[in-house]
Amino acid sequence: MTETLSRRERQIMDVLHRLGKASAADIEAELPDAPSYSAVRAHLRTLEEKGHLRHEVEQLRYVYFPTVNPERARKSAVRHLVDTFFGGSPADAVAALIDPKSAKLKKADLDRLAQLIEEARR
Amino acid sequence: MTETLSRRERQIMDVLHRLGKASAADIEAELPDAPSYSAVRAHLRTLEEKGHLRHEVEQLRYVYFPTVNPERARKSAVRHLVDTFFGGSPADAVAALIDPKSAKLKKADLDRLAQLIEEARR
DNA sequence: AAGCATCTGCTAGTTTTCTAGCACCTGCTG
DNA sequence: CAGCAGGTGCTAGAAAACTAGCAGATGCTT
Repeated sequence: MTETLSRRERQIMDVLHRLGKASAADIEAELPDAPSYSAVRAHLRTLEEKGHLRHEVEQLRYVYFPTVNPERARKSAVRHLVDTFFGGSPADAVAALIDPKSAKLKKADLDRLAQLIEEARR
Repeated sequence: MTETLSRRERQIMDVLHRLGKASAADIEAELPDAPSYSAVRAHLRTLEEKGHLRHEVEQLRYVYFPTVNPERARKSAVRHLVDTFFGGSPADAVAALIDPKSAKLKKADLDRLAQLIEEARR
């Protein structure tokens, strides 16, 4: 599996991670600066060749989804973000996420998080 | 400022965000699959042209750093991650970060976070 | 069956990214 | 001062990414 993705390929994989699975048309619709349908299909094919995604036939069309375990991909992305922007400190990242100035967390969310932290303390 | 970065350019910007500032040699050393020094310099020049970074002369060499406010860049990266991998829910992202199975947060960290959440509740 | 809509495989061409290496400059050292 | 070490600007070429559009298949409608 080739490690490095091009800009477009990265975008496509992001969409796929967001949606879970999607057809070529779905992906085209989600892409930031929409390229041609044809181009999207070509990228999907090379991504499949590289092993980043695969497809199944679903009602006559191809539906694509990432090969890697979603949780695994998530972890890797999180780690990269934490390393790049938070000096490797997950705690700092959390602090930024719950900062009332940026994200508005609902009371229910805060309750839940408080409880999770409580559990982690043991 | 051109929005889309190439793979290498993205890598370089990531290194720069991580280090704060760096010389061309520093960056080359940090880059995953080290390209030539010359190539790195060329990328730095185009990135500067595009407005993503600038340089100052420091003891005879160029030292580069991102133009955008670090905090701003961080926020944008966090939002993107949350959108792609956590369905737009910061709370879910936090939950993943404090999950004892992945990150090992120190007691002091947990205390601090508990307090932040407490404050956010009001 | 013929026409239409929608999908896929593929190929060829353009554009962008990526790279190496040359020419030049500056400070340092023998 | 001659030579070296380490820095920069620049250019041309290779490599990769990106794209358009054709040909063929399939199902649906008239």
